[in-house]
Amino acid sequence: MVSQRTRASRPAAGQTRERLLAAARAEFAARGFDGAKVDRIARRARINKAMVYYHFPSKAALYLAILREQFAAVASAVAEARAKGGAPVEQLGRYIDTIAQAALARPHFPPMWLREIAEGGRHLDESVLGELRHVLEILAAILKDGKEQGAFRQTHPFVVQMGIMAPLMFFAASAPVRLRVGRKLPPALTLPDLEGVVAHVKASTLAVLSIAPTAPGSRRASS
Amino acid sequence: MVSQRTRASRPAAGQTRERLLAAARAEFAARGFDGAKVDRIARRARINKAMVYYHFPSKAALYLAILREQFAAVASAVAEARAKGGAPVEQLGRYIDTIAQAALARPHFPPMWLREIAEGGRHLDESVLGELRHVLEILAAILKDGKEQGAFRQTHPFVVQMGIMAPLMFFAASAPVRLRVGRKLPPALTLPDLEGVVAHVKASTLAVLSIAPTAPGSRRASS
DNA sequence: GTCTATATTTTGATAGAC
DNA sequence: GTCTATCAAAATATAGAC
Repeated sequence: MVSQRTRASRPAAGQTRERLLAAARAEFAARGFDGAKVDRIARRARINKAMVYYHFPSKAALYLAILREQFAAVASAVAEARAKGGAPVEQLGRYIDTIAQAALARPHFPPMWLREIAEGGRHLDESVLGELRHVLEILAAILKDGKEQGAFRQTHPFVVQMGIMAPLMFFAASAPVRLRVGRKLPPALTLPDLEGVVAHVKASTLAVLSIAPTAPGSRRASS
Repeated sequence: MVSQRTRASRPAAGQTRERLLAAARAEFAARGFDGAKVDRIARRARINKAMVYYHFPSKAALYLAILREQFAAVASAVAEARAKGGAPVEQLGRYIDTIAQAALARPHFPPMWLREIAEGGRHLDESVLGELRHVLEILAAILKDGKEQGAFRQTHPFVVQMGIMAPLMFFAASAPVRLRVGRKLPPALTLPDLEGVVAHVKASTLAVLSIAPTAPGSRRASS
C-alpha cells in the first residue's frame, strides 16, 4: 500500500483519492460491505473501477481504511475531551457530547458501527479494536475518578458504555426508519431531535450513577 | 439420505420448510441480506437450492418472511406484557424484561434489527412497520398512564424507546466484538452479562422518568 | 416435494494502452 | 494516474426429470 508520492506537487492526485474515499464512505455506510459494489463506488467518485484498484489493493482494504479512519477520529475526539479535565460529572457530560458530535460530524460512522456489531466484527482488525479499547478505557477512568471522589456509585464501564453509545448510534442511524414509523403515528407522538436524545442519555446516565442500585422488583443493594 | 416420515404417510413436508426457515434466520442474521447466499442457506438446511425457490419466490421474499416473523413475535410478547396491567412502574419494568427476553429467545432478532436500522429500513414493509408502531404505542401508553398518575414526568416516547431498545439490542448482538475487545483489556474491566444490562436499563430509565429534567451538572456540560 | 443440471447476470479484479 | 476492455468466479434463479 505504498504509493509513490513525494513532496513535490502533482496534478490533482490527492483529489481523486479523496473523492474515492468519500464515495466509499457513503456506499459502505448505506449498503454494508457485501451490499456495496465497487462499480457503484467508482461511479459515485466519478472515476472508473481500475482507479479504485490503483489506490487500494482490494475492496476489503478500502473498507478497512475507512473503518480505521472513522474509529480513530472518534477515539481521538474522546481523548481530547478527557484531556480537558474537570469534575467527573462534567467529564462524563463532555464524553457524551463528544460522541454525539462525532456521530453528527460523521454521519457514516453510526451505520457502519451498527453493521459491524451485527456482523460480529468480522472486518475489525487489531488497530480498530485498539481504538475501541481506548474509548472504553477513557470512560472507565472517568467512572473510576467519580467513584473515588464519591460522586458515582460502582458500575460496570461496559454497561455504562452500552447505555451511552447504543442510543446515540441507534438514533443517529435510524432517521429513515423513524420517519416512516412516525408517518402513520398519532400526532401526539412527535419525532425527537438529537438534542433531546443527548439530554436523555446524559440525564439517565448521571441518574443511575448517583442513585442506589435498587430497581423496582429487584432486591436491595448488596454491595 | 432417507428422510423420516411423520405419523401420516406423507413425506415430512413441514419439516423441510422449518429447516429452511431456521437456516435462513441464521444466515441472514450473521451476514445480512446481501451477505447471505442462497447456496449457503440451502446447505445449512440440508436441502438444495431449488427447494428454496419451491418454498419462496425469491431471496427477498424469504428474507421478508423472516423479518415479519421476528417482529411479530416481539410485538405480541410486548402486547401480552402490557395486558397484564399493574402500576406504570411495574409495567415499564415488564416491558423492558419482555424485550430483553425476546432478544434472548430469538438471538437472530437483534442483529437483523441493527442491520435494518443501518440499512435505512430498505427491507421493511408496512406489515413490519406496523409492528414497530404497535410496540412504540404500547410504551407511549405506559408512559401516559405513569404521567397521569403522577409517577413519571413528561418524556418523549421515541426517546425513551431508544434508551431501552438500543442498549438491549446492542448488547445482545455484540457478544463477539465484546469478547475480542475484552481480551486485551485490564482485568479490572470484566465483561458484563445480560442481567446487568437489563438492571442498568431499568434503573436508568426509571430514574430519568422520576427526576426533574435537570440532571446534576447538566447545565455546564451542554454544548 | 425433491433432485441435478444449467442459464444468465453481476461483480471483484486485471491487462495493457496512453 | 487514468482509461477501455475483459476475464473468471460467484450468485440468483429456472428447467425438467423423478
